[in-house]
Amino acid sequence: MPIGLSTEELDRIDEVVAARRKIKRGTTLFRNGEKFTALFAIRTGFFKTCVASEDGRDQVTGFQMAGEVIGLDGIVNDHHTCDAIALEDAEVCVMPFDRIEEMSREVNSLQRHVHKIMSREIVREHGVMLLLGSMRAEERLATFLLNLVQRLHARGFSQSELILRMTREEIGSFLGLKLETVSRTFSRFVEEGIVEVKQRHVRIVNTDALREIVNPRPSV
Amino acid sequence: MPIGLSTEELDRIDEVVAARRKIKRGTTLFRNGEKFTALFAIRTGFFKTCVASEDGRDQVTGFQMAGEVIGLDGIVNDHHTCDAIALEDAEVCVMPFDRIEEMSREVNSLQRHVHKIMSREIVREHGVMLLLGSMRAEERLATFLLNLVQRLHARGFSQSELILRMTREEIGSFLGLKLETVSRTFSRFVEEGIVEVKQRHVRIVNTDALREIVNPRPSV
DNA sequence: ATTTTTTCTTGATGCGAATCAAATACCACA
DNA sequence: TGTGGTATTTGATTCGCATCAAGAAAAAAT
Repeated sequence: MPIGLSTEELDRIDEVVAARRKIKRGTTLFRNGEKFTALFAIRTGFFKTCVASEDGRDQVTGFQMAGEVIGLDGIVNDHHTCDAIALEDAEVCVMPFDRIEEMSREVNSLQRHVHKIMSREIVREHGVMLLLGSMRAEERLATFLLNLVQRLHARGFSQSELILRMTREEIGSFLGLKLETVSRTFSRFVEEGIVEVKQRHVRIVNTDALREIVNPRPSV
Repeated sequence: MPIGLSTEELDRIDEVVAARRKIKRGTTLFRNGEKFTALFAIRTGFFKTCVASEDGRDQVTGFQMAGEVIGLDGIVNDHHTCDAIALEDAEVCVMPFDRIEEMSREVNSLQRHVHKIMSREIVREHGVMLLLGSMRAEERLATFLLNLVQRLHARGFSQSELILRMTREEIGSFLGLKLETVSRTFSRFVEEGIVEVKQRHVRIVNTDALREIVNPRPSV
C-alpha cells in the first residue's frame, strides 16, 4: 500500500494489518468521540474527513483515496476528533496502533514511514491553510482540481479526466466556499474553455490555464 | 519541557537534547528549503511559522511558545517547508531527529510522546481549518485570543492579560484577514467593553462574551 | 532629543462571495 | 417507468471584508 518501499519492508508492514473492513458508501469509518485504536490504510474507495464546531458548523478537512492513511487525529487523546465518511463503497486495512508502535520499535523503516506519514499530513494541512487564508474562489477550485487529478494520476488514472466523488457542498466546505460559489466557479471555468463539466464528471482541457490561475506569473 | 511526563521519563528525554541555541528576535530558526536535521523544543521566547506560495503570498501557520515543539514539517522530505521566525529573543533545545528515532525505539514513553506531539499538531491544524473555512472576522479574533490566553495560563500567566508578540499583520495572516480588519475588530471589542487594548497589551474584561462570539448559544 | 521607520487606527469606497430564491437535472427506488 | 428526494445551476440582492488613503502613535535609529 505505501508507495516507495521495498518488498521486504512491505512484508513487515503487512504484519501490522489485523484485518480488512468494508465500509458502505455514506457510512462512517470512525466518528468524533469514538475511542481510537487503529489507523486505517485505504485499499479502495474514497473518504472525506470532517470536524465540527460545537454549534454544528462543520468543515471538511480532507478527501482521502487508496493508499492514504486516516485516523492520525486520534492518537493524541486516544479518541477521534473528526468523522471519516466513505463517499463510495470502500475497503480499508485496520492497523491497530499499539501494534504499529510495537513493530516500529523493531523495524526502522516502519518507524520512519510512520513519522513521514504524519509529517506529510502536517505539510498538507499547511497548504490548505494557505489556500483558505489567502486565495480567492477561482484559485481555490483550480488548486483543488489540480491536486485531485495529480493524486489520481499517481495511481494510474488519467491526468485530465476525473469523477468527483463528493458533492458541490462538500467541495465548498473543504474550500471554505458555499456550494453556489463552487457551482458558479465551475461554470466560469467551462465558459473559459478550461474544463468540461457534466455533473461529477470533469475533463480538464487546459491544465496550464489552471496552473496560471493558481500561480499567476508576473504579467511583464 | 513536555508537560505531563514523570521525572524519570523527562530524564530520558533530556538525553535527546544535543545543544541549546539562542535565537535573536527577528531571525530565523530554520527556513523553507533548509535541510531538516532536528526538532526544536522552545525553552523561552515566542515564534511564528509561515509558509509561502510560489508567487510570494504567505501565510502564518501558527504561533509557538515555551514548551512547544517546532520543525515537524521537515520530516517528510528531509527539508523544511516553512520558516520559523523568533518574535522575541528565544532559546530552544536542539533535538537531532535521528537521535529521537533511535531513542524512541528504546523508550516507549518517548515514542508515544513523539506520536502525540505530531497528532496534536494535526488536530490543532484541523481547528485552524475550521476557523479559516467557516468563521467570520469577530469569531476568528475571539477564538485566537481565547486560545492564546489559555495557553499562556497553562504556563502560569494571567488568564485575562496578555502581551501580543506579533503585529496586527501577522495576526491577520494567521486568521486569513487583513491587518485593517484585525485592527477594526479589536476596536469593536473595545467599544463593546469585551477587552481593553493598548497597542500590544490586551486585557480580557469579559471572557464569556468572547466565548459567546465563538460559540453563539441558540438564541431562544 | 530628534529624525526615521514601523505599526496601528480610522474613514471612504468597491468587490467578491454569501444569501435568498426558483427552476432544472439527476438518481434511487418502488 | 414513474416519483420523491437530492444535487445542481442560475439570477437578484446583500453584506462583510478588502482596498485605498491618510493621519497618529510607537519604536528604533541617529
